[in-house]
Amino acid sequence: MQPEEFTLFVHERGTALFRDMPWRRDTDAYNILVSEIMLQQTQVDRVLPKFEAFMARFPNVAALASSPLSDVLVLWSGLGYNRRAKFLHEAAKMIVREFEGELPSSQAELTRLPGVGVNTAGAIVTYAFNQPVVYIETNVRTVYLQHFFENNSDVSDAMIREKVEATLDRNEPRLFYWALMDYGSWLKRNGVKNIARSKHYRKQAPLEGSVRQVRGRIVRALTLGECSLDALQKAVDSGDGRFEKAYEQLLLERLIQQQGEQVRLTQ
DNA sequence: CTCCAGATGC
DNA sequence: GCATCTGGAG
Repeated sequence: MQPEEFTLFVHERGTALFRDMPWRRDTDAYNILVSEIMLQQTQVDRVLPKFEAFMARFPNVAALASSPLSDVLVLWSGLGYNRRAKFLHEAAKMIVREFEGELPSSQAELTRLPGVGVNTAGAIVTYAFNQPVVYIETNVRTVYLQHFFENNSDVSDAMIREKVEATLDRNEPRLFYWALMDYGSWLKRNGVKNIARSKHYRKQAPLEGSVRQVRGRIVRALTLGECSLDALQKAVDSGDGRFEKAYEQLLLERLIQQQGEQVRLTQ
């Protein structure tokens, strides 16, 4: 398939498979930032209710920046990777402090925000500002592996990037990437499992028995309110050393804090 | 068991 | 480079 032909094909798939989402109805930069952080390694269906609740509670950058972290963590609990909540909270404060309350519109500037890497910055620039930039994530990989590297393995992002550059619709980048998301997601739901042919694929460690499992339980327990270290340990310690590791991590990352024997989510 | 609109820290 | 961070759905 020629590049122009592929671009048209993606648009056609996007029209047929379009998914309505709140951050597509309103592409305000703050909406896009929140949704993109939530969508890191997390399915759309799980993000939707959390996004609505988050926006109702923190409707703009200033509201988020001036709220205590503990409020953000309470709302985030259940979504997973709760350190993203802290990154987002810090990003909001940085936007207020260094960018006069407005999200920067360049990929490089966005990358300075905590929790925003080159790919999330690319997504923000695409969806919030409709600028033609190349970025790679799992749906992009699935689509391009399917159409340009059907018989290859160990395909690097650099190889995929080359194809995206050749086929990206620079007149309608936002629509084009929406189409890639919807088509890639559709391929996966319909049995295309090619992501392991990406050079950057890493098999994920099981959650059961992991430190991160206990870590999540600690944060969830503390969303009910502060408590003594002893009570916390009784509630979630699995007795195999995982509690101590998870607890130390959370202290170091400052998601939780300890005063005397009392433990609580960071204010 | 697998996967997910990845980033960070080492 | 590699391990770690979450939790739910299929």
